[in-house]
Amino acid sequence: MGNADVAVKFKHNPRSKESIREENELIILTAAEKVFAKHGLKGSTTKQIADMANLPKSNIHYYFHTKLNLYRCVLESILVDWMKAADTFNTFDEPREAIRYYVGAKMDLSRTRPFGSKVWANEIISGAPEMEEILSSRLKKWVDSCVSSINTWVKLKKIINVGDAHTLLYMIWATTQHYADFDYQVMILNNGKKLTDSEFEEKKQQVIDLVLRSIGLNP
Amino acid sequence: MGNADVAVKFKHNPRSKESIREENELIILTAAEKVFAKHGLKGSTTKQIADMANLPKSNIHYYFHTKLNLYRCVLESILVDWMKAADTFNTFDEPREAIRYYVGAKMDLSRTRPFGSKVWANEIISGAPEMEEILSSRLKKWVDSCVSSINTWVKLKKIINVGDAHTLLYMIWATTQHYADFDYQVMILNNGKKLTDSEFEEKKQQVIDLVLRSIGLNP
DNA sequence: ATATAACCTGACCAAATGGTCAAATATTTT
DNA sequence: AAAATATTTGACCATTTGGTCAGGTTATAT
Repeated sequence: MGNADVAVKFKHNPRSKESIREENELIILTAAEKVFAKHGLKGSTTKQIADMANLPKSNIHYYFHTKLNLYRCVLESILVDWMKAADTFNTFDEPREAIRYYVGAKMDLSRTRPFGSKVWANEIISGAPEMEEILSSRLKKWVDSCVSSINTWVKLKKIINVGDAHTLLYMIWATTQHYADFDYQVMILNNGKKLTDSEFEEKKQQVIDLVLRSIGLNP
Repeated sequence: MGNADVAVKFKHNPRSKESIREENELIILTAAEKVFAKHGLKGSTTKQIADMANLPKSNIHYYFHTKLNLYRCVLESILVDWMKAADTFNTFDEPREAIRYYVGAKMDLSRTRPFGSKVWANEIISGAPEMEEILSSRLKKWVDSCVSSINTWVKLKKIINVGDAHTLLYMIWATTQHYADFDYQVMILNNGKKLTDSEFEEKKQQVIDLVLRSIGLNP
């Protein structure tokens, strides 16, 4: 154990500047995601975020300057996860497997990161003022490739002709995200109790089966 | 033409107090629904609502006293429409017809009253602070009866066993409301153009077909 | 016609909000 | 150890906010 380590352990328990920044940014982003999910961009206050993060308000501004910038950072960080799930769509050639994994991945994301989904939902509902270019570039491109996969499946008679492939995609998005965005309603209609992990796995399987049957595949 | 009519036409064009109140309340409710849809309860300001209604801010307070009260009135007025659509679910014994009409009605509502759907979505996303009792009483009751209809169909082998009937219901809600709540995203992915009426009718039919097939019915 | 009740609205206010800043503290570099 | 750099935070400020209110106008009842 070198001198540096001794210093770390006994002097003033100093953390490196780098790790301080990293850690605080993560704390703030996590807190902001929760607050923005609940109140949207305009409805959230920096004070709320600061309290959620257990930091003084000035600290939020020190790391992210403005509320809008913090909001954009939250959106960006969510998009990373979403795109990862999106990738699973093209890792399988057979529609049954592709759909099964994609729907499963989206359901898992609704379970593990519900606040992110809610922030996204809020943003789209309010007209996507901060995401216009992301939607019409990155998302549009991905959707186009997705639509062409589905159309190929239809042409090869692997699935039933669904008309516009977007309709199927929207059904998948809407249904899976419902478990994040409307989790409160889901809870109330589940006799006031949050879904347990095993209950959720059950619903996930049911959603997958519904989707598969909707395109003429026997699960 | 009697004296009264002459007065109406030439004197000071006096409207009755009653009709004034009725008309202004409607104007304000309509404006508020739009603003709340876009910014949520906390994010909306009475000034915005006043501007949207083309009335001075004090007028909003004169008719509805507080922002929260106005918000509750908007929610209530939305619920009336929603429950009307909900009724269609039990007007048919056969699942094919019941589902067809219910999904159709929900799609129509997403088209004709998208702002209402968004206000509802915002409210649930933010934890339904103003709707807790509505959800757990009125909505819960309706859902329960709906679930039992579906279970009966399953027992009678009229539809496939979907496991938990809630899952099917959520798929219907989520998919139909997607066209209201996420209309902006739908527009962007439709090459930046709003869906025309005939395009929308097409999507409606596709959604109905997807749902019917998902429960094992040939559309 | 006159009194009463309802409608209307500009001016105002206390509280909350996003953001700034200077001074204090902690770490890193020289 | 001293200088330089980064973090921390309470105090502060201009603006915005929900809401009030007095005084005016318009419709209705007597």
